[in-house]
Order: sequence, then structure tokens, then C-alpha cells
Amino acid sequence: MTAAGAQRSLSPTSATAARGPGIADHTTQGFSSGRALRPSAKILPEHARSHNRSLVLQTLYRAGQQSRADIARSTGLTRVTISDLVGEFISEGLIVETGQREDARPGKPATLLDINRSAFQIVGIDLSDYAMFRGALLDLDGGILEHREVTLAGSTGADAAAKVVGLVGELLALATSPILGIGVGSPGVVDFTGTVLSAPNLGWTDVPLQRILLQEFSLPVVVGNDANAAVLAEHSFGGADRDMMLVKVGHGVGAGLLVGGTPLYGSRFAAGEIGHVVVGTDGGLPCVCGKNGCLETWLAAPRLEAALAAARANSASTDDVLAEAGRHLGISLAAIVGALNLAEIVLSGPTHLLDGPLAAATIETLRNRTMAQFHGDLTLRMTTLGEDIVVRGAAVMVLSAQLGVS
Amino acid sequence: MTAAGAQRSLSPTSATAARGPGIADHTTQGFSSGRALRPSAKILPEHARSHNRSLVLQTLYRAGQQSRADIARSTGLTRVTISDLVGEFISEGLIVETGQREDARPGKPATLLDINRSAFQIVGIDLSDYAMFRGALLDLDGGILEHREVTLAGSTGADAAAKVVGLVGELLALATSPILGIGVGSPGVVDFTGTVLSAPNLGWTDVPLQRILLQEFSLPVVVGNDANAAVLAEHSFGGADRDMMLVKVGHGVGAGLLVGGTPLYGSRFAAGEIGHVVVGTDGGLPCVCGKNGCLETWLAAPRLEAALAAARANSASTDDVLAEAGRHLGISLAAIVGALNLAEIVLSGPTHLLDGPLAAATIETLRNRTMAQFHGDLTLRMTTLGEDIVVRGAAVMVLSAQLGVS
DNA sequence: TCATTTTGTTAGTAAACCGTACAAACAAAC
DNA sequence: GTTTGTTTGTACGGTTTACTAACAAAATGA
Repeated sequence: MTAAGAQRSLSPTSATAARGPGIADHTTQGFSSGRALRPSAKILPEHARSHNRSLVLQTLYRAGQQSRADIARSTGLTRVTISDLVGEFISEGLIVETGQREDARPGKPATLLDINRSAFQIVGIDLSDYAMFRGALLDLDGGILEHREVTLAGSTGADAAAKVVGLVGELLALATSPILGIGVGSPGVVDFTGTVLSAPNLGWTDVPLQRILLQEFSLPVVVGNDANAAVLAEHSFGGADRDMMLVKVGHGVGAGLLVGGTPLYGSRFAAGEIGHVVVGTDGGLPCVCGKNGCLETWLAAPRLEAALAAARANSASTDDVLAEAGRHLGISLAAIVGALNLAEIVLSGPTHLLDGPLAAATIETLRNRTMAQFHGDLTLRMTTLGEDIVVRGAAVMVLSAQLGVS
Repeated sequence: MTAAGAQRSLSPTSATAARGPGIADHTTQGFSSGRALRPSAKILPEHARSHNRSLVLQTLYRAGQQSRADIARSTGLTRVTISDLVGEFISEGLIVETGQREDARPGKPATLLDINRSAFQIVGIDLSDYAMFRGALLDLDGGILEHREVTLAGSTGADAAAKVVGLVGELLALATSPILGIGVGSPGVVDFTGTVLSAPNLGWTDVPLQRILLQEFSLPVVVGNDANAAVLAEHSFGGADRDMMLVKVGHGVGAGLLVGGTPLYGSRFAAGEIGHVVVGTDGGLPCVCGKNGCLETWLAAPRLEAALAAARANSASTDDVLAEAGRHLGISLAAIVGALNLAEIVLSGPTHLLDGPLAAATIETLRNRTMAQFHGDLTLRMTTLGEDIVVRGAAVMVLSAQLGVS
């Protein structure tokens, strides 16, 4: 495992690794981790340092090429402090000087800095497709360098977990830089420790996937819900707002909620599980869960395809089928949009199903059922990230956990 | 204004007032303020200090009588640091030594500390009733010392704002300790600056109530939404969880959402405005907003009373009317409960309407329409705080903003 | 009486950031 | 060509913060 070796070799030369949550330290929880700090925890000066480290990285990550003085201005920290922090990062290899600024200005020319975007690579895994596991090797920008996948072929339980380990290993072998971490977006309910509490399609109950991967590869691992990963990807790469909802349609229906830039987990880590909430008061088809008229019976891809096939067989309008599905999605979302005062909804899933009459009916239903003035510019659109959304979201989870960047 | 004078006289003798966000400083935003810290902000060591100050207060506020060593153990800070922080608070008058611990243990007997719960008083105002403004003078425990109210008599606009100022002035005159701050729970949409963007019943649009009161009284002021205030009160005094929803039924219907112990504001500060979301797909009565079948048409107190009167006139079952209203509340909440994975819902409003067939129908509908296993112990109950809920919540807003305590 | 435990304080240390000052490098004005 | 002013990045010293180590005070229990 050359990647892991290269990773570990960084630690001794790292200025911060010895004194706290440095980038190579995956046992402690960084201050700026995507997961919320417990309010009952003390804060020491070194936590402030860790936060400000992330702040510098975040600034460079977002705005790109900047000088130390630029960073000082935009963060509010002094040039002295920024120089100190940047010096640390340079010695760690995470920031590089990229030459001098060209434009003609008075004063000493600025030395431009940038995150060394090839310093590390990330492995992102998507377990949400019911027929295969997708994986990718990504750079720090979230760009995909390599794709790999493995067919599930009906595997469940330990077999499925073994296939995850195999896929991760395959991708690690392709790495040409040290690995920042491994991110996994899993269907079902996933807790803070990266244990999959429940994933019916995979036959998983209380599978400690994060711990399994950590023991196998000795690299930082983050395991989260697939829809939460997707919403993070949309936020980081899709230009989405800090408050939004992503509805993910596939074999089932799930959602990820972003509130103030951080995912919402819920009291039992089951936030976003809207697939089995009953829609409306006009009955509906029976669902695998035992109820009638769940959102999944209207919207899940297999159910929609079947309804479309039936319509075609009867020479009925397929657009009407899609619009009816969209209308029921709108009915379900209306209460959520109202309660959370959402301004942006993103759909992820098969474009030929979602992007058209379905989306149009959804937004119309939402406008008719909520107070327009509170949601004046309520938008609903397809994701621009296509099938890579979860894999890239898994990479965002790693970036957030290891560098505090998103 | 003796209260304001007493308040200001504290500042010069305060050890911290001169060096940062002390308790008497209402111009700066405390680190532990109830409102979320922008992630793009730097953190300095003094912010850590401010956070740890709040941590000490929070510990004492919750657990009561404790020694310095007790606080050190429960916060993780050292006894030295706790002694230092406590020393500051004692010199500010906010913490007092209350004698020695009595129980027989080896070692030097502990000196017990407690928050000086009579050191400050709080003014809480509730603008949510459409016929009157309620106000109260409270101690630091949220206990009510004095009640005052003023009838609205149809006042709107500037008249209504003047009545708020008058009510606050009346309560300040009753104060026997320095005033920690003034909290106001207003109906409608309220932004971060305490400006009421929209409150139709009061005829308010963009009324900077927080600024008006600050200029009038020169005391810390927090203005927030009434349902958000209520949910904070339920969290602090009603024993509610850190993740919950409070549905407030009165002249209209609103909700406050608590996520991880902090209120949810939404993209346009209109989170919780569920009164005008259309329920179900079985039509419904026309609403003042122009739509049909809004939640308010089923649940608002005047509408419910009218429906009950009609049922009594027809010798029909009033329980059926209440159950039908509860069923529609359940339909609305189902999607929200599923999306947010809520475990606790609290109702606030007229007990004779809500507590009975209505609540029973709501919880039954919720159980039938959501995935039970995600919400195994989903509870729905009435608030225990009665009509004082908003006034006490307004006090919590002040405690949170000024002391970081909740 | 003496060892042990617990509390709270004193003294010294390390980390983190700030303000001031300064040299280097450049543009623009004279 | 020189001077002036601007901007950048660094060096130094100082303040704030919380920590460790050590200790006196005050109790219990053998």
C-alpha cells in the first residue's frame, strides 16, 4: 500500500502533527469538522488555531490563487499570523508558492499561493445503486481521476462489505499521491461513528463500515448517508445554497437536507428518509413497507418505469403519469418547504424521468401549496453532477473532516 | 430608569468589560450566542475564553450548587482555569459563594458556588396574542416575578410599537435588580437584527423593533419570532429534547423548530410558517390567504371554535371535529417528521381544543404515515408552560445572547 | 498522631495572536 | 534619475489564555 505509506511518511515532517489535530491525524476530531461541535465542550487556544488553519485553507480552496496579504484581508487575521499558518502548510506540502502576481500595481509584488491540489488524492465510494458499487479516485478539487465499479450480483451482508473493501483497495492501488482519506456514501441509516445502522437492500444491520475500513487500510475514513453526501456535493460543486434539500430518486427515494451549510442528521440519524411517508389523502398503491401511498410508490424509478410502461400499453399519456408523480412529490415537499423555509430544491436521479413534466408539476404544486412571498425565488432544478454526485460528495466528507474545507 | 442605571454601573467594575464581550456589552456578539457563528469568521484565544466563560455559567445554571472542582471535572478545564473564571464572575456579582459542602468526605471541604440568581432580572414580552401584549419581569431562573399586559384595542403600526415600548417601560420600573436584557417574541417573520419583516396582524412591515427598544432603553434587546421563543422555553424549562418541533395554535398556526438545541431560521427567516401550507388532497375551506385547505383553516382557534359551535348546533359529535383537525395536523407533520427525523412534538395553545381527541388523532395519523422504526418513541404532548411560554422563551433568548446560557 | 484525600491557590511555561517596526520591491510623480 | 508613497512579507516583543507542577489548608480514618 504505497499510498498509505506516503501518507504516514508525512507525519514526522509535519509541524502540527505532533501538537494536535493535524491533517494526518484521523484519531482526533478537528475543530472545523463537518459534524457539529458539542456545545458542552471546552475550547482551548489550540482549537482556535485549528479553526484558523481551516479558515486559511478554505479561503484558498474557494478563491484559488491568493497572496498572504489577500488571505489576511479576507479572514481578518493579521499578515503575521497568516504568514505563520501558511509557513506550516508549506512545510507540510499542502500549500505551494506559485510565483508572483503579474498585474502592475505599486508596492512589492505579491507572492501567490495555492493549495497543492495534487498533494493528496481521495477515494470516494457510492453504495447507493442497487446493482453495483461505484468508486472513484479524486483530486483535492473533487475532480475524478479514475473510475472503478463492482457489480453487486446479489451480494449482501459480509459479502457486500467485502466488495467495498475490495473496491477501495483497487482504487488505492491506482493512487499517485498520498491519500487524504476514504469517503463512503451508503444507503440507509448511518450514525456518527460511520456504522450503518440499517440498510435493507444490502442486508446490513449495525455494520461498523468505518471501523472495518480503518482497520483494513489505516487511513482516515468517513462513512455517511448517500443523500447527505449528495447534498454536500451539490453544495460544494453544484453551486447550491447553504440551505437546500436534495431529493434522490433511484431504487428508492431519499433526501439530504442542508441547513446553514451543514447536513441535518435528525434525532436517530434518519433525517431525509421521506420515501415511506404517505402522500396526500387519495389512497395510493401498496408499498413494500406495508402502507399504502408512500412517496416511493409514486416516485421510485422502478415504480415510475412500470407506470410508464402501463400507460404506453394503454396508449395513455406518459406525461400525465410523470406529472401525477411530480404532483405527489410537491404535496410531500410543501410541508417541508414551509417548515424549513427552503429556497432551493435539487433533484438527483434518472433525467428522462425527473427532468420534464415531473419537475414542472412539482414546482407548480409547491407554488400552489405554500406561501409564495416566503419563498419568492423558490427554485427546483436537476443536479448538474449526474451519476458522480455521491462519489464526489463522499470526497467532500473527507475534505471536510480532514481539512475543514468544503 | 433606575434599572438601566444599575446595569451600566456594573461595567466599570467588571473585570472583563474592558477586554471583550462581557455580560454588559450588548454591542458585540458573544461567542456562545444562540445565533450561529459564521464559519468564515476567525477565532481568537479571547473567543475561546468567552466560550469557556459561558460553559462555566451553563454548568452552574443547569446543575446548581457546585464547587470549583466539580465544575473543573464536568467541563474538562483545570481547577486553576475554573478558579480564574469564577473569580471574574464573582467580581462581576454573577456568581456567589454559598457556603461549604456539608456531607462528610475526606479532604478540604468544598466551597459551593451558585449563579446569583437575583443579580439580574429580565423583561420578557409576548406579542403573539391578537388581543393583547403580555409582559413579565423574570429572574435568571426564568421564574416570573411580575405580570403586566396591555390591550391592543385594534392598535397597529406605530401605535402598536408604542404600546410595546410602554409595556417594557412599565416592567422596567418594577425591577429590583439590574436588567440583563429585554426579550421580545413577535409573531410574523423576524430577521437576525430583530427587525420584524412582516407581521400582518400588527400591520408591521420592516419594523426595527430591536433598534427602537435599544434606543429607548439603552439595554440589551433581543427580538425573535414567537414560536422560536416558545420552542426555546420548552427546551429550557419544559424538559424537551434538543431536536423537537413546537406547534403553536392561536389566532393562526405557527411552529418553532429546534435542531441540535438551536432554533432553525430558514433561508428567509420564515421557518416554521406552516399555517398556510395546504393539507392533503381532499379540498378544504377557503383561507384568508386565498388558497383552500391551509392548515389554519383546520386548526386555528377561531376556525376550530366555529366548527365546534356548528357541530353542537347540528347535534353532531364535537370529538369528530377535533379528531378531523388532528388528523390534518398529522398529515402535515408527517412529511416534516420524516424529513427531520423528529422524535418529539409539543403543542401549545388552548388546552380544551388541543388536549384530547385532537392530539390523539394527530399522533395516530403520524404513526400511520411515517416509518415507525425511525421514530420508535415519537412523542406528542402539550406544553407544560401554559400561557407564559413565549414570555419565558423571550427570557431564554436574553439569557442565551447575554450569558450563553440556555 | 500520621497518612491520605480533596480543595483551591501560586508560580512558571507554552501556545496563539497582536501591534509595531522594518527591509524589499515596485509605481508614479517630479 | 531621484524622490515619494504603497504594498508585501518578516522580525521582535508583548498580551492573553490555559496548562503543569507544587503547595498549603482542611477534612477523614487508621
